[in-house]
Parts: sequence; C-alpha cells; structure tokens
Amino acid sequence: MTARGGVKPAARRGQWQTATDVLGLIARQPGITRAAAARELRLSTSSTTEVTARLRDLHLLTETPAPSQGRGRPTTVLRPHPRGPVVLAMELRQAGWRSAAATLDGVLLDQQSTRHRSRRPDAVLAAVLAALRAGVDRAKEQYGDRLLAVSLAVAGTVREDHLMQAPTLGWNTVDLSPVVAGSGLPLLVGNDATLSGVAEARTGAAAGAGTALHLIVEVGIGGTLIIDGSPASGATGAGGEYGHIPFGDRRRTCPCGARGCWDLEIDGRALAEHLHEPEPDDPYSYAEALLQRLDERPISRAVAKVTAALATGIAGLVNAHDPEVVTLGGLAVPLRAAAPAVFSTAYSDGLMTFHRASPPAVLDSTHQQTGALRGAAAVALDHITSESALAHWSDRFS
Amino acid sequence: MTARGGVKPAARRGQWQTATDVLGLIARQPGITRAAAARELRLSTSSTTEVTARLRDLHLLTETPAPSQGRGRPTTVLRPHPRGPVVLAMELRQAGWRSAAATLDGVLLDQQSTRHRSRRPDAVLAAVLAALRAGVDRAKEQYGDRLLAVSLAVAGTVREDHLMQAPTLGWNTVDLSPVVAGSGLPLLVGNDATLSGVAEARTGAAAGAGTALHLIVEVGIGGTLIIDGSPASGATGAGGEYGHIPFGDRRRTCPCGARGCWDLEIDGRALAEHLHEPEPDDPYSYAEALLQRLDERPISRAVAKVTAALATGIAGLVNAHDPEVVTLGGLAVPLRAAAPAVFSTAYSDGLMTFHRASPPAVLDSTHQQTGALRGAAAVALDHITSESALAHWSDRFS
DNA sequence: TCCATTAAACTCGTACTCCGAGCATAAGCC
DNA sequence: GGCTTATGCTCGGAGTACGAGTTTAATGGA
Repeated sequence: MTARGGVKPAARRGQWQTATDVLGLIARQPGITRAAAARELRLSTSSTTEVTARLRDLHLLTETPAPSQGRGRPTTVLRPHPRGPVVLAMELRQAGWRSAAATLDGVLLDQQSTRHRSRRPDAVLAAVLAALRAGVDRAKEQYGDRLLAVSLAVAGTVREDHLMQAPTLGWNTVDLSPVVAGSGLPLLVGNDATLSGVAEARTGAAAGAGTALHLIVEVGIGGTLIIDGSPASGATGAGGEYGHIPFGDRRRTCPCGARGCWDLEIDGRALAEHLHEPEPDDPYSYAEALLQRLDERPISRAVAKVTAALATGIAGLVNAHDPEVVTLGGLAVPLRAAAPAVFSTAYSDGLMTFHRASPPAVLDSTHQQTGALRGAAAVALDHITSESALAHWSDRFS
Repeated sequence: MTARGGVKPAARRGQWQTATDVLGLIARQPGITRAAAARELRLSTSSTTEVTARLRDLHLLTETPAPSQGRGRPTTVLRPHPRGPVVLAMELRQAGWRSAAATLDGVLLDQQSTRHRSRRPDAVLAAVLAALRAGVDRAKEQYGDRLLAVSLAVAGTVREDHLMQAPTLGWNTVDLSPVVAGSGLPLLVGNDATLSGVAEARTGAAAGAGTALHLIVEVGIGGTLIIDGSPASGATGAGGEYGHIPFGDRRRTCPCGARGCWDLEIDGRALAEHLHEPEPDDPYSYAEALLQRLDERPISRAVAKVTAALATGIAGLVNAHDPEVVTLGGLAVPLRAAAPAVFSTAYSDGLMTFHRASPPAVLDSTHQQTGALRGAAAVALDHITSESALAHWSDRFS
C-alpha cells in the first residue's frame, strides 16, 4: 500500500468505481451471473476477470458454478463471500421492533421480531432503544468485524439521526444514536415509508423505474419520491411527508400543526369520522377491522370516500412528479381492493388530461411488511460499498 | 489514439471524469481560479497540471493571470477557450421567443429577443418553430462546428421533445424537433419553470443547496424540485407541474382536466374572480396591472387572498419535500411583496410544527427573466461536458 | 466417440489518469 | 536581496480498464 505513517490513502478518484457498480448490481439482482453482470455494466471480459478476482481476494464475492444455459463455457453466479461484510437492518414501529442482518446481495438473515409491551411507544422509548442497542451488541458478537453498519427504519418523522415526536404538539426530538453507542458502527436512520419505497424501487414493484412514487397508509400517509433508486429525502431527511400537504378540509387542524392535511382524510381516523364514531385509539387496527366488514353499507360507503380521497391525492402527486409507476403499501392496498372502481375513477379524474391516455400504473408493493427492513438494508449496503468504504475494507488485506 | 478503423473508442470508464468535474465547476462558478478549483475538487497539484494542460490542448479552457491575492506564486483564472464549444439556448414563451449562445462558463452571448405578432401562440406556432430554426441556422453559421447542442425552454407542459397543448382540452402534442432538423445538433427540451429552477440552483439564490424548491407564477404556477442541481423531471419530463395538485376548491374544474387545481387560486384568473371581473384574456399582464393598484382596497384584499393561497401551498410542498431553500419567480415575487405579513403568516401556519423553528428561507430568484435561458444553457453544457461527449470532442484533435 | 461450435474466461501488453515527492517559480514582506 | 508562501511543473509509479489473442468447458451433430 502506498499509505505511509498517519496519512490517509485519500481514496483515488474512480479507484473502486467498478467494484461498487458490481456490488450494487448484486444487491439489485441477487443471483446474477458473472457474464450477465458484465453485459449489464458493459465491461470487457478482461475487466470482468480482473474485478471479480479482486473482489474474491477481498472476501467480498464468491463464485459458484451457474446452471448451464446452452452451449458455451459455463459462467458462475456471483454470491456474497461467507466471510464478507454484513449490515444490520432494524425497524422501529408502533407495535414493536424487528431486525435482520443482510449480506451484500440484500438477503435477510436472522430475522427477529419483538412486540412492545405498551401501545404508546413513546412511553417505553428508552427501553426500546436499549433493546435495539442490545440487538446491535448481539449482532456484533455474532458477526464480529464483518458487521460494518447499522440501519434503522423508524415509523415517524425523521431528521438526521433524530426522531421527531409530537406528544400533542411539543415536537421534542429523540436522539437515536445511542443505538450504536460504543459499537463504533455508523448508524443510518430513515423513515419507514421512505425505506420501503427504496426497497420497491430496488427489488420490488418499481424495480427499474427511473422515477417512482411510493405511498403507504398506516396511521396517516407516508411515502417518498424515488429517483434512480435514491429517495428524495430533502435537506434534513424529513422529505416524503406527503400526509401533510393540504389536500383536505382547511377547517381541520392536524396534530402536525398544519391545516387541511391529507393525512386526516385517509386513515382510520377519517373512517371513524365518516361513521360518526369517536377517534380510535389505534387507527390502524381500527381500519383493518372495518375492512373486514365491507358488507355493511355505512362502512363500505365510508371506505369508498376514503379511497376516493386517496386516489385523488395520488393523481395530484402524479401530476406534480410524473412518475413511471406508483406503488402502494399498508392499508392503501386493501382500501383500493375494497373499492377498485371508485379508486380508478378518482385517479383518472384527478390526472391532467394528457396523462389519461397512459397513466402511470398503480401497483401493490411486493415487499409489504419486509419493505422497510429491506430498504434499510439496501441503504446500509450502499454505504458500505461506496468507493471510500471499499478502500477502507481493502486495507484489512494489505 | 487507440481507435482504429470504424470501431468506436467505447469511452473508457472514468476516462473524462475529472475533466467533466472541472468544466462543471467552471459553469457553476465562472471566473474561478485554477488553484481554487483544485482545492474544491481535492485534486493534487500534479493532477491539476495534467488536467488543465489537457483541457487547454483540447481548446476547452484558457488560463489568464489571476489578480494577485497576497504572497505566493500567482494562479490563473480558468476561462472558456475562444475556439471552444458553444451551446445555443432558446426560450419559447407566450409573448415571444429569445435566444442566446453560451460558452462553457455559462455566460450568455448574442442575446436576441423577438415578440410574437399574435397573442395566441398556438395560432402561429408553425411560424415560431420556423423562426427558431432560423435562429439555429444563424448560430450554426456564426459558430460553425463549435456549436454542439441546442436547448429549448418552453412555457408549457413538456413531454420528451413534445409540447403538450390544451386548446380547451384536446391536448394535442407539438413536436419540437424540427427546430434542429437538418442541423445535426442534439435538441434538449425542458419546461421553462424547471429550467429557471436549474439556473437558481446552479448559480442563483439556491446555489449550493442540496434540495431546492423553485416556484414561478405566470399563468398558473409551475416549478420544480431540484436535487443536487438536477431537476426531478419525472419519467417523461412533465414533472414539476405543481399547479395541478388539488390544493384548491374541488368544485372548480381546471383547463388541464383535473379539479381543484392550485393553479386556479394563484394567478390573474384568481384575482379576477375575487374581484368579480370576467376571466382576463391575458392573466399575466392583468395581474401585473392590478399589482400597480394596491392602494385600492378590493384589489389589495384580492391580492392578499391569492398570496395566502400561494404561501399555504408552498408550506405544504415544504412539508412534503423538506427543501433547504425555496425560490420564487415571476408574479410570486410581487405577490409576496404586496402582502408580506399575509405571506409569512400563511407560510408558517401551513408548516408542520417542527419546521417552524427554522423554516426554509423563501428567496426571490436572482435570475428572474433570464432564468429559463440560463437553465437551458446549463443543461446543454452538462450534455456537452459529459464524459462521452468530451471523448467525442477530443477525437477532433487526434 | 469425436469434432465443430459457442460463450465465456484468461493472459498479456498497453493506454490513461492520478498521485506523491521533489523541485522550480513568482509573488509579497522585511 | 533574501526569506516566506502559495502555486505550478517534472518524474516515476500505481491502479484500472481495455483490445487482441488464446484457452477452456460446455453443447450438439456427424
């Protein structure tokens, strides 16, 4: 190595570019063959030989014989190396938390899932953070120095490493960095809707789309605009709060502080209002329960109203962003399924006329529950396969 | 050169990366010195020597002595080469069209401006396209093979190389590619609001912002979300039609085909409605005229209502995208100036509470009328300084 | 069974770019 | 006129990708 003394290697430009490209391709298309990867990246066979040899020597890849596909010398499948790097993806939700390790191909290992004791997660947040930290410690024990990053998906508004909490308008911030305290690992934090959108864009229903819009209804509506596989997360990471644009009735104030939020028209709270019932404690399960009782007219009418509001808003966002495809997650899927005609009419009516000839497809998410975890893993893998991170990893072998 | 016979050189990866970076820097910071550019790009002095020599030899840059700044060997200012490449930026508006050539530093040369004879541009569109094409021919004559690309900013919805026209709901498409027919030049087409946003993000009020939101009010409202200097133009280039999201009254149908469009609440048409006047022929000049008569109470009240609708919508978009800064163009500037208190109150009230502590600054555009032209030039310069385009240019010297 | 065909991998020499180290240069400052 | 300072230039070397040519491991037909 050229680095001497305390001088850092300064990451020569473009040094690990091709390696990064190959590893990124493996995360997006697990099980891709070496020959197919070379075609995709337009690498010459000599470059392919060179880069795979290097990645093999660095314990990043292994090659296993690929099933033969006709004549010609058989190629190999590129797989993560058994002693290669690993990331830890975690997800913090209202109902509990989950975690999984992931290898360079994005495959989730050792999935674990725990429920909170309390329904009010803010009440037990300190305990949950401690539990997450214990999860990090376990993973560190299991994988040792193969573990290179921790990625956390949070159900809530996120700014940098902080969760923005609004216990009725205080908006205090909760620092999430204690999750990795002492481990020496980098922590990546993202909103769960944003990260599930990343998963859809990388390996799900929006795979291959240059611009994709992902929307997920749980309590309120969240989502993200994804451009070339990266979410538009804004200046502080709080981008994608589509629930808080004023698509709704201006007379109503949202807990977020703004008025007329779309949020208030979409979820269980909106259903309750249409049904003249009190605001539910847990709007998500409340809505889930109602969606089992669609044979009752008042319920199906309320669901239709909410579905129409959802579709109209989606159409507005399609006008604004012109995505190639829209993906739906959470309650948006059963809502649409409950009133497909209402949805498609409202969607079409909300589009600018020229979009109507070939409107962007609205697809159900393929990942659903695992989306946020997969997206968190994807972001962490991006992080550890960046050029500078690979240069750092390679120092171990010098 | 390694290319032999008809085989193309296949643009070796990373080959022109640093050259592209240097030229991009010169477009963003015209007049930057060689030493400052090297610092910015973290290039070693040897690399700097090498890359500047190469760019000089290829007629891309010249160096002129920089004014001395204290001790030390004086450096040079990097300037476009007098025989270097040039792009043609054009702008097609309701009122007329404009054009200018631009060198690698983005400086506009030979600005020309022509007014349409008719107020209804669709009536004379064929003639206008012919005039634009004549402009291309003139530029080609003047600059010869230095002219490498034509970039067209269009006041209207754009999909790929087509202008979407809605003469009362037909939405026929007008192919703009005849503008470069026969010239052999690539044509880049973009919406004017999008391109003026690019200009703000590159060299204007949003310079340096990672995520910026640009909004411009003329007839209706247009804009764009800009991430790292690139506009989120969507799948077909029609992204940024913020005027057609349903922030407004659902009972009103917009000429675009959707309902409740924000467009209808912002521009001269909205002012006319508040004043119980008939819909103006030319909402832009109508609004301009009213903004000169703010001492009349009904007018100032109408302006305040429109300003509030503008600010509320902006706040919603800030919630959604979390930009670092918002820039305003067109009538949005005098609208805000006419009722600054109304604007800031509505803006703040529309934000999610946690944004209110330090809301994104809302700034007037620095480029205003020249924004679209500058943005068009910037996009064209990106195109001709891409790695493959530089490889192609360098073939001239082999 | 053997051999032509095919697709892919490997080897070798080369081109390109960037870098570090060392040296040279042109200004200001005393 | 020398010292200081910031910058530019030269040189040798490293790293990566490529083209051309060769080798390899499969299929499929005679």
